[in-house]
Formats: sequence, C-alpha cells, structure tokens
Amino acid sequence: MSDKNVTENFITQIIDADLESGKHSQVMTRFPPEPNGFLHVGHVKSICLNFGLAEDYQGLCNLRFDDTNPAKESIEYAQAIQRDIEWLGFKWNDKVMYSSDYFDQLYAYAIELIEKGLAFIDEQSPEEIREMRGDFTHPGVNSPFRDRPIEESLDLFKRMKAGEFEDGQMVLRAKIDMQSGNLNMRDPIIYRIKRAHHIRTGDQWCIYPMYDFTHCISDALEGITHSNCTLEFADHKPLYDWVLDNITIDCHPHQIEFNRLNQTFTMMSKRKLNELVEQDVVDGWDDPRMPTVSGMRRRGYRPQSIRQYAKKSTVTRKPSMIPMSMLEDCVRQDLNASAPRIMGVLNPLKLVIENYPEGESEMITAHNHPMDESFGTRELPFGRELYIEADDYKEGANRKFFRFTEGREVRLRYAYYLTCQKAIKNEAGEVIELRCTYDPATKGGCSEDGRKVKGTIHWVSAEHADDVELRLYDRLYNVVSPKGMDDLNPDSLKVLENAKLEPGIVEKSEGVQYQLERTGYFFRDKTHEKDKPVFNRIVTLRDSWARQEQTEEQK
RNA sequence: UGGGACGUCGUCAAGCGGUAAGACACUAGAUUUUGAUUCUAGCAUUCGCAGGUUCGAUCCCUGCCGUCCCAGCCA
Repeated sequence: MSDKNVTENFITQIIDADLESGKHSQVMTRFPPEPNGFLHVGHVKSICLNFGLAEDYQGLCNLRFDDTNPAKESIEYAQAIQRDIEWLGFKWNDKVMYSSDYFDQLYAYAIELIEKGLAFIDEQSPEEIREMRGDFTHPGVNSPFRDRPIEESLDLFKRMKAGEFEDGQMVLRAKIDMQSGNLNMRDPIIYRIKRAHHIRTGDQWCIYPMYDFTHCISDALEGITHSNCTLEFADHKPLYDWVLDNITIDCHPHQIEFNRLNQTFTMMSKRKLNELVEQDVVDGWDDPRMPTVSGMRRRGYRPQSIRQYAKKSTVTRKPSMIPMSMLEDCVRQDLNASAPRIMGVLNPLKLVIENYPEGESEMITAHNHPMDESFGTRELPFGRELYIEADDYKEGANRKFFRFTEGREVRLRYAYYLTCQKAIKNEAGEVIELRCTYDPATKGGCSEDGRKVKGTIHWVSAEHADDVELRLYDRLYNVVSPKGMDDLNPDSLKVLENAKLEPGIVEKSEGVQYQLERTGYFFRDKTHEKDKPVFNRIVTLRDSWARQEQTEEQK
C-alpha cells in the first residue's frame, strides 16, 4: 500500500502539471467547514483530500471556518470540528483561520466594486428580487436601482454598515448579467444586513458578506493554490472567478470541483441529521449509528480505517454511491490486525459439565491474537458451569451444523472437547440448560487420537464472567438513499442486557477495540447502565454460515 | 424549453489511439482450535446508443439518448 494519503486522481494530475509548469512551487489547500453542525463521513472525504494533498506534496492546508452566517453558527460546533479533524490525524497550518478574520478586507473590496460601478445597493424586497431574477426559462430583469449613481450606492453601503437600516431593507449586489443562463451571475447578492451575534466578532457587524463573495477572496488572501470543493459548486465558479478578476488582488486560486461521498443507507444532510438529534431519535450527534465522525469514534472505528475508506472512495467528477460494505471492509481489515481477541457471550445458555468435579476450577491459556504472537497470551478460568452462546445449540441439527446438538462433540476454544448429553427445557419448551461431559485428555482443545472435531465455540466461566450490556447496531436507515424519518430502520439498535464477558477485560477496556471471537468487534461505550459497563458492537465478523443458512431458508 | 456536469461489471474505478487494471460485493473450492483470517479460481469479446475519421477507437469527431446539479438576503 502506498504511503500517500490520496490516490492519483484528476486533481493530482492538475497539481503535477502546475508544479511542472512552474505555476506553483508549493501546494496550499484549505478545508472550509461552516461551524453549523458536526462533521460526517462525507466531510471526511474532503478533509482527507485537502489535508492529504498538503501532506503528499509537502504543502500546507488551512482549516478555515466559513463563518459568514451568524444565525446558524456556534462555538461548540467549531470546537467539535477541530476535535474531529485532530482525531482523524490531520494538522492544519499555523492557527485556525476564520472568514470573519477578513471582514474588514472584504468590506474594502466591496467598496472597490461599488467604486468601479460593478456593485450597487438594491432596495427591492426579497420577494421582488426573487421575481426579477427570473428562472431557468426566463431571463432576469434589471433592478430599478441597478443604475443608481455610484456615490449613492457608496453612501448607502456605508450607512448599511453603520446600522442605519433594518434587516432585509437593502442588499449589495454585484452588477453582472441578468440575462445569464447561470442564475448565480444574475446580479448576485454579496452583502446583506443581518443583526445576529457572531461567534467571533460579536455585535461589531450588522452586515455580512455572502459565501460567493467571501470564499474566493478568503482563498486568495491565504494564497490557496487549489480550492477543492464539491460538484454542486461548479455553477458558482464563474462568480468565483468574476470577483477575483474585478478586484485588486494578486492571487487567483483554481477552484476544482470533485464528487462528494454518498454512501448507501446513509443520511448526509446536516439538517436532517440535526433533526434526529433534536427529536431524540438517536443519542446525540455521537450516537454510534450516526455517520458523524464523533459517532464513528464512539462506535469504535479507528481513524486509520476511516482514512483508508476515504482514500478508496476515489476523487472524480462523477456522482457516486459507495456501498457501506466498503466502509465495513476497511474497518474489518484494520481491526483484524489490531484488535486483541477475547471471549464473550451475547445470549448466555448455561452449560453444566456433569463429569467435572464440583467446586473445582482451573486456568486455561488463550492466545490474544491468532496471527500475531506479540499480543501474548492470557489465562482464563474454566469450571463445571459455563455459559455458551444460545445459538450454539440446535435441536435435531444436521451434519452441516458444527455446533452442539444432542450427542455431538464440540471443542470449547482453548479448553476441552465436550459432548452434549442432554438439553433441559423449561415448561415453555425452551432450552435453558445443556448437560455435557468433557474429555479430560483434550485439554487445550486437541486430542492425541487425532479425532476430528469440526466445531469450535466460545464460552465463559459462569462463576467468573462479568455482566455487561452489549449494543448491537444495524444500519440507521432501511433505504439505500434515505430521504427522511420514514426510512429509518426500526431495528437499528438491539440491546443485550444479559451478556457475559470473560473476566479481566472490563477494567482495562477503555479505548481498546476487542474482537469477541466468532461474533464481532466491540468497543467500550462512555455510558453505564445499571452498574453494567456498556460495549458497542463496531462491526460483525463476516459470517458465511449465517449467509448459507439464509440462502437455504430462501430455497 | 436556460445554464453546468457526467455516462467503462451489481457498486466504485483505471484507462489519455494499439486491442478492458484494481477494489467492494457475489459464486465455487482449499486451509483453519474464530463457519473469522488466509489462499485459489470464477465474475464486462466489451466501454449509454448510432454514425464518422483511422490499418486500428473505451479513448478523436458528429448526432442522439440517459442521469445529476442550479431559481436562499444558506454554505
């Protein structure tokens, strides 16, 4: 695997060409989030692209908060975003930047446009402006204020800044072309009056610049070489260029649009994600089912795997839909190599070894990783009474089923061969206990006679196991491209309150991803329920048996 | 019906005029004290369609078809 963050793509080709032609000698990118919500997987692609490009080309990447709409933005969001980027393992250049750092310069550039006769104050109402803008089939109509004297616009703009007018009473518009087929060029608004407390400038301003005016100038002021944004901004590029071409500035970054990351069964709308939080459909922005960076972190994904995923979701200009299985594959690959193995039982079924002496117990040696000896071994208590997985017993099972059924011999991982003698049922006919016998000559899990035992199951000592709560997550939505609440998966969370974990794990589990052998990867959650520690299932193991069973059911 | 973009396997995607990489998914088999991992094999005679240029086109040209984005004083 290459040590690059970014795989070769059309943007790296542009950069290579720019470096070779001498247009640039260093790469300067930026990641420009608006602090109005949490970062999600979609943003990760942009983060990995921009910060990754900077790393790969030994350039720099700015973190710049695009904070030009005080009505929606908060310090808390800005802090969460910084934490997420750091957790992903990226470092921004110098200090954190803010578009608001440039408010004075932006204002001066607006004045320059007015003085050049390229911007004017429009006193039409929002409704009038919308109507006059026209639509896809009809060209726009010039505002009656479009040709007002420069001095008048200048005066009004200064008074706008001074707070002499009401919100919405007037706006500053660039004078471009009301006939343009590109709506963005039909005299776009570049400044509006908005009295709202700004996260950095407080109440210093009552006018705020719009995105199209702010973004290009901020990029230029920072000396950005390649301004990468998502496809939907392609229509804004002519405006990006127009602004920089018409003001006095010596830098003109290259805006390049790439495809955003869409993922199956995943909601990427910040607004709709926020609804889930607001309506308590999920347990906050960091609910382990959320596609947010904080959600994935809480669930137990490691940054390496998320980065790997971003790298695989290639940068092109074609709108794409990445299957969630791609993400899961990255997570499994990472965890398979890095997670110590332990044993835990999701749905405990009691098992009694009839020929094992009562009141006695012994220690069993288990490997912490099957492929990596550096993980070492551990000692596990074993005794007469154990818990095994309820699914590991099946009444009247055929030979394809490798686990317990009456009369069948099965290996308990690292321990002994056990033969199931009898299943005890309650009045409802449910199996509540297995009575087994063990072969003392098979300690460690092998026999000298070379007897074949196909199945190996996990277990915990009933006396020593820890009680834990396990939370099993499934996709949050049932639909490939979810649109709203109707598409939610009612079974996205399954809580197992009576799970058992081998002893010695709970105390040292914080921040460690474990594999519960045969069932999946788990990670300690920040919450505690009824004195029981909680673990989140990060992802299941591949289960070809479950798949086989399923296809046979379908037959 | 205006403007912008995009169409290569189920999903991503390489390919840049010389005869279709790779990944995920899927299927079959081998190994296995996790039905995990690993391994092996299979998986587009064809690149939206139709013409044209060329000895030769997924790559160039023309036309058509299809999909996506844009009508916030949001970003």
